[in-house]
Amino acid sequence: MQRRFGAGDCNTGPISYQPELARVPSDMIRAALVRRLRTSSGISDDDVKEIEQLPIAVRQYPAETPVVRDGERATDCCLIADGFCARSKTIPSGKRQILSIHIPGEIPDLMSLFLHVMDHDLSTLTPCTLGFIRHETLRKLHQRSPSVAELFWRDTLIDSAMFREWIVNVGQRPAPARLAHVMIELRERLRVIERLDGNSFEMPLTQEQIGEALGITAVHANRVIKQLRQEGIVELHRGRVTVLDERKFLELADFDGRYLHQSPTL
DNA sequence: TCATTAACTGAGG
DNA sequence: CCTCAGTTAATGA
Repeated sequence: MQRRFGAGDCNTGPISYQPELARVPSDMIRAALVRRLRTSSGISDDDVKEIEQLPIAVRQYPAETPVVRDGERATDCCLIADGFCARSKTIPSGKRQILSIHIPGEIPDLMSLFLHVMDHDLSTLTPCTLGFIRHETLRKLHQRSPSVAELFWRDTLIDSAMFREWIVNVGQRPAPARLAHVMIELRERLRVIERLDGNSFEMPLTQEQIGEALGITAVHANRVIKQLRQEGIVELHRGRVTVLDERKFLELADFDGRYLHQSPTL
């Protein structure tokens, strides 16, 4: 079993990766965040201005690199500009459970603003461009703008709704349905940030990572992917999902997107 | 390194 | 007896 970073490794593990500063303009990075908030909550022009003025430090990370680790005290929240991240926990045997997958425009560790010591790992799945916003900055923004605070509050509640669905998925669905469900959830979230391409979308995870998300081995993940392809439901090739039969796909996944709360409640 | 597949094994319905 | 899934190992991209 390959050892990964984890809570026990804070002082004994390899030296953390030192991220490079990126030259990517941080304006672009805010766009996906604003689009997401607009979709889930609606957002006023004033709030958009607040977000556009947030100071953000942008850095590049390679794939499979820790951003904040279990047990660490976070001082910043991390906004994904590009690439995919995951939150996970690793047990002493070295096995890792992926708890959620995160896409550009999301702030996976927003809760660290109030829960200071991390109770899980946040790491990159693919090479990522990440923007860091100081806790202090966000706290001041919360005080200045209750409506932005409300947006983030709601975002965090949707996050926990996604965890509930994830538990049902891993705990109760057969493996092919688990994979289909994760795929459709990902698709619906990518839709919001305008990253769908016809009947295909990105899912740039290795089969090892897919296994860790679904609670199965990489070999079994491969079998399940093959099965869905042979049944003419979906194809997963080079990090891209192509839907072959939408009706079968939805039926298999047992997907009901209500938990994503993508229409603003007024 | 990652993906693919076969062969074998055992649990459980 | 059948399906699902873990293990091991070989091989290909």
